[in-house]
Amino acid sequence: MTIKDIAKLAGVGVSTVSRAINDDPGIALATKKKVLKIVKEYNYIPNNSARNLKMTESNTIALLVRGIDNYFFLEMFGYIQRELESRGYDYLLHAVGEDEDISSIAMELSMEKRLKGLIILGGRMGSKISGLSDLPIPYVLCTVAAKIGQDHPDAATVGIDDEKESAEAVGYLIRSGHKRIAIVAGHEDDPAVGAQRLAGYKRALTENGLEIDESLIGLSKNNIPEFSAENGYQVAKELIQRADFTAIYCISDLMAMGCYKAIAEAGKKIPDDISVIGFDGIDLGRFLHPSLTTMVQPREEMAVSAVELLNELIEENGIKRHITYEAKLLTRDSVRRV
Amino acid sequence: MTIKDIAKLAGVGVSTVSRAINDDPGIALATKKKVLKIVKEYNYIPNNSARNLKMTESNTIALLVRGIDNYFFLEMFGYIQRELESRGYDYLLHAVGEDEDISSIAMELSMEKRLKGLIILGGRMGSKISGLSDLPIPYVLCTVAAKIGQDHPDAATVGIDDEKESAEAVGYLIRSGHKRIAIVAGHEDDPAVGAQRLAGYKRALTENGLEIDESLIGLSKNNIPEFSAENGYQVAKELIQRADFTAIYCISDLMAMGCYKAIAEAGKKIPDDISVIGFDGIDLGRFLHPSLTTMVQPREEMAVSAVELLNELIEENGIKRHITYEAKLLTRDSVRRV
DNA sequence: TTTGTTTACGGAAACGTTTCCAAAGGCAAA
DNA sequence: TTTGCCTTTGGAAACGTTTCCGTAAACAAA
Repeated sequence: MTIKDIAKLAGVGVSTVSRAINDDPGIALATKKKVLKIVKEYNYIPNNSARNLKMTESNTIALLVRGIDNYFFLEMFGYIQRELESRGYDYLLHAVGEDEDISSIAMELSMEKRLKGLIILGGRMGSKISGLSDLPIPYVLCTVAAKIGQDHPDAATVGIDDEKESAEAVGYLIRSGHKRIAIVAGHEDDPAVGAQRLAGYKRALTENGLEIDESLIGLSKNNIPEFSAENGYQVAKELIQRADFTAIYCISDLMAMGCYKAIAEAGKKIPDDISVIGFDGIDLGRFLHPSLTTMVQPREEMAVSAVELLNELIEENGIKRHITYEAKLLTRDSVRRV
Repeated sequence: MTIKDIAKLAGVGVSTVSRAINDDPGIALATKKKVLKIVKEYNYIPNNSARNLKMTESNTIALLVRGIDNYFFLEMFGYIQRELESRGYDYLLHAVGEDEDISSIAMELSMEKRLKGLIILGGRMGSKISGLSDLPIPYVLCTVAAKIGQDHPDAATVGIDDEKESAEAVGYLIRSGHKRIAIVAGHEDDPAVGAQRLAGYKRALTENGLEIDESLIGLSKNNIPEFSAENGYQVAKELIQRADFTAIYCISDLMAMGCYKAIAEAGKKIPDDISVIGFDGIDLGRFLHPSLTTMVQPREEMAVSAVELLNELIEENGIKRHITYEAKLLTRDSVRRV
């Protein structure tokens, strides 16, 4: 069933059918109705490939996600998807492996599928961002450390200031009276989000006259997904063995979840023995016990903005903006005053 | 940069370039090398739309997921993705909303994108399956209750016997000495997985001479995603208020997570006061405290089989098979002997 | 040398759309 | 009635591939 068949059935030319389908203004209402009736009757659906081919570009936005196993991105994906749909874009989700090169994948996809735009989701790509500037289509970096965004003016970005918000989290711990504060940090070689959050931790300590004790810094295992519960568990376990502290800051909520387990296994209690603060604000945090205090990233706002920025780039060929949102401290039950 | 440009640059015809790219046997090795060198040099990537158009069908498999917010499906997605890639398929993930009709979405997608096949992931679609048999392309139902699969011989299916495995879970509780066992069940009108698991619960009770007490059956709220933590929390809370029991069976691990919270808030302890058993076996269960005893579905095996079945259907136009895996009881720390 | 067979290659048609262009018809103004 | 404009329509080209078909070249057999 092609457009030709419909044209024949409706007794009109193919161009008329095309016009009817695409809400072209230059068609008489009566003709349009007649055609659409046939279309409906025969369940005709235009071939996307032919359409894309002719239009020389598709209507597709690709979503590149590194670390789809992270609940945070999953939630982001939900919002972005909704937003993309409401603007009439097609979309495609592509999960990027931990060790794959994001810019070459982006390049390949964009040529192969003649994408209209690209949203890149996920941290862990600081230095590798540069390759992206060769991309022939607009793209926006979402959830990438604000600092990094500013260093790359040729990319539109939306995210938070990871260092600042990280310092905020640790600041809250300090204001609550904690002096020995451990951190479950990211991979050692992570040039982006993880590093920023670690920097924020250090800054908060020094600004508050506390010393930085290397034994309190737990770097993630390189062979385990960076922000995962498993990683949080492993790192926290080591930390508990080798150091004393009254509070621990996890750079992701999932890590905090693993941390909970490590603490329980060590026979300690949250928050009585150890206070825990997380980062991200995923829904699951509510259901931990005690419920997790965390810095929540405005997921929905970021998602909306990401699509908006991309849309600007596509429609108006606008300038590349950088939007930085604030995270918000959500105090629940996992931190205690000392 | 099109195939014509490459042909000109390489001093050959377009068909030769096409042959070189597609590993066609009818081309001299030297020519092939020469062409591929140019291809590489100019970073040429064939236009997917043109290719699909000409081939009259794409190489794309669509993954339809209902309930992508469920961690279980996310993990399945990971495995399926890997499997699809290794067989050289393109794939596309489409999240289906709670209230959308899966068969009309499937139909639309399959026409629009000229899909090669379809994998449908997720429960909650018992009765609505029938519309699918009109699909012009092969598809497999994954993670759909085995009973339902058998009722629909025109669909290939892979899953577990939800009723049986559910009875297994409850049986374990009974063997551990529990007599008053509550259930956090699915939506009342759920015709598929949820209903099967509830049926298994009832069967286990009666087979073991226990009475079915309606006050111990907690149906999910219809306005909350069926298998979510939030739902588990709400339902368990009500259950605790209105009835006495020593064990509770949650038809998903995420629900069990919500259940943990409700129990803690009620001032009770797991497993001392209430034992909890979940279903699915998602990774996160390990990190709950106490770690969650659950029935684990063989996610990886199911994913591999799903792709395999689909591949059979596509390649060999084979018959529609039904594969039923066994779930495995994973005993951890959330159930106590009484 | 001639003939036949095989191998390698180029040209062109076709896939199903969208869109440009030309033309036909209707209608208002003259 | 004639002229001209505007609306509506149909035909055909073009998008970038794959593949069929024909042919040239190379080689083997006679």
